[in-house]
Amino acid sequence: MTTTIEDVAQAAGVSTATVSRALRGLPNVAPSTRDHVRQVAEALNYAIDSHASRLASGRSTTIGIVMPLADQWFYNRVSTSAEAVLSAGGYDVLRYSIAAPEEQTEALRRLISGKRVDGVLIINLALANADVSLMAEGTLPVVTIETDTGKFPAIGCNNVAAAQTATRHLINLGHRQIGLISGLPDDPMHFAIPLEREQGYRQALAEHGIEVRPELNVPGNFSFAGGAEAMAQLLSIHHPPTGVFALSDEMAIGALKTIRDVGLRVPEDISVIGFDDHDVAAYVGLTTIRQPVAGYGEQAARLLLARLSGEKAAGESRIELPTQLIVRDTTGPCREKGE
Amino acid sequence: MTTTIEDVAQAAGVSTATVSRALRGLPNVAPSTRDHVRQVAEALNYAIDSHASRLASGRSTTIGIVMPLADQWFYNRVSTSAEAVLSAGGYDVLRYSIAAPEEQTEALRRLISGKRVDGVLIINLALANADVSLMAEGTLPVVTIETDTGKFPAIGCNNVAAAQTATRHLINLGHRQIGLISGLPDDPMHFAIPLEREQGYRQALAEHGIEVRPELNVPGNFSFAGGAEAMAQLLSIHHPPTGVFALSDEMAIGALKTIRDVGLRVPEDISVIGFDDHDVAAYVGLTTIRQPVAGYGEQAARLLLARLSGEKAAGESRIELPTQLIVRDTTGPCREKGE
DNA sequence: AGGTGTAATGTAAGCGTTTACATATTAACG
DNA sequence: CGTTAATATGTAAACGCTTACATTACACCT
Repeated sequence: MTTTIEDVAQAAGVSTATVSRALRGLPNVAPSTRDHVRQVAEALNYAIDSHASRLASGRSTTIGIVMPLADQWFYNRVSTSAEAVLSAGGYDVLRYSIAAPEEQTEALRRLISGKRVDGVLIINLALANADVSLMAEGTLPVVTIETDTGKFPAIGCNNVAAAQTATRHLINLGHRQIGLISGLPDDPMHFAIPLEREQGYRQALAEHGIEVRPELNVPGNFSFAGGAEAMAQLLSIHHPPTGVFALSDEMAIGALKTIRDVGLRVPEDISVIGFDDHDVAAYVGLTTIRQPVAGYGEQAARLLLARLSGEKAAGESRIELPTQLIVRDTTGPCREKGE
Repeated sequence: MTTTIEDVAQAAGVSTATVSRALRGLPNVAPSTRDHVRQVAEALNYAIDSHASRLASGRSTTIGIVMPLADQWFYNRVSTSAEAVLSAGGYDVLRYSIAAPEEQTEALRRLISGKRVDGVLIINLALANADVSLMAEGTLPVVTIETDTGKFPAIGCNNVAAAQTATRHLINLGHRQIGLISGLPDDPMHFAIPLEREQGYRQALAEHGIEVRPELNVPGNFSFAGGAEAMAQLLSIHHPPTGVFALSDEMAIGALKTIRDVGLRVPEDISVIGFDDHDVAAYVGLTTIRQPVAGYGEQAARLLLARLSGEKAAGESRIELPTQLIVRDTTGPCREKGE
């Protein structure tokens, strides 16, 4: 026996229309009426049935966030910061963590065709054409983070340039044998970021005329363990690298452990640079490329909010936020004599 | 111009009732009809309007997770693991991150009285009596994690005993001056966990007849920075501790940095033990108390799912999952001669 | 005083499903 | 072959809101 707007209307001695208006603070309600209705509603512990409301009004004040499995620091940080601003803007958020490409299409379908939400935020997903056109055909606002579609506003950083900066840092320190701990090539989610950063790595090598040794590029899972394993492999090759660029701080920290476990010192024997500026990075002294992770979420959320409040789509197809090299203790001059 | 069930019905040449039944796989639909309807729906790119469905059926296949601000590792890990099993069970999840006690009541209200969800998962919140009775008066299934209400099933660990184990570990290594990096006493969210762990710490000291020095108990924010600051304070007191128990791994890692920054060694000069077994703990060699963080989320979610599928509430008022002392490299024998 | 504009409220028609109930169809049986 | 019981489908009434439109009540002009 839950309370309906009808109950409140009766108790307050007004019509349901007035209750609806009073509760939502619409104009053309006498202040005295509004206050009275609100008091009655409060006393009855009434809350608007969001589903009925959405059905009648077409608005659900809910936005959907679709992203890869959220147990990585990066994704959680991005989505959490987005959630915070969306929540402050009066929206609820429905989070879909995607573990496989099929789930992705399914989730999008439910969100969009199912009219579950008023807007969608996509974080780092490789969207199939079908997915994109599904979203593009409606009027539903969509904003993406690190996801290029050519159709929706995208927030991110310049991964190529940032990776180039990271690699150059190592080169400038005299390193010539530079290992790369990259993403898994056969990842079913087809993430674009690892590829972009790999490209930056190669460009930096190329501009300094450094030969690319394929065995120096070892794939890893984007996790502490992934980095540790990849590093073990790098250590096992013939001419191991004197500097290593890991595509995430988690991987870099994993690599650090492997290096130290075999008795090598950082940065004296091997330099390591990561990517992200993970919360913990400063505490383990990790040199890294900082990207404004929370900023992605906040900006994207604000953009979405603007769209939802009727702002016309401007031409900002892609917003690139700045990255920054943060030098700490895990990189240093190359001690090895040039060949 | 979105597709409705009516459109599908017409296109398939059946009634909306049949479409509804066919799409949901209900019995009493001829297999041929079912297949046909499904094909038509697929072709029309039709998806059930979840809000209309909820309004008519009373079920929303959505569950709400209410928890403190999600940018801490622990909360994200718990909620993410819960989300994974809920999602696999066919439920969507609405996440509410609470930053202040007022938001908490507000969120609960919206969720419960607003009939937004079919069930609620509460993570580590101090519930006011009003909150509890709001939830208790309905029939909505509620499961809690590290939140004691006496009304709903609760998942967690024995924080007192676990903290006792941590402290004893230090004591067994010969430490007598044991610092505690605890929670902020004036936290508006009134978290219970820090208090419980503090109690374990005190009990361990007491059972060994060790005097409690109040200046050895310094509050900190549950973060890397919070631990670092608290440690600085511990280092500044007259007789600094030779062993430190930080109530979270993040704080412990922050403490580690402060210790090393002043030129002290771990564990030779100071031992540090944390709590959680954070992902990164193994990679920085942190001794800690492991708690099954993902397990909390999974168990709670499963319990909720069971309730939702009509299982009667059993008597499991509180389920305590085991914790475990994980000794790594940050704790060692006390070098200081006894007084 | 009659007319007009504005503010406050009420009436009732949807919104897109689900589902109890009614009906039509088919199979099974004596 | 008539009767009965399933089985398959249709009809239409909710579900609890929002909102276009209608109505009422005033205050302000002229």
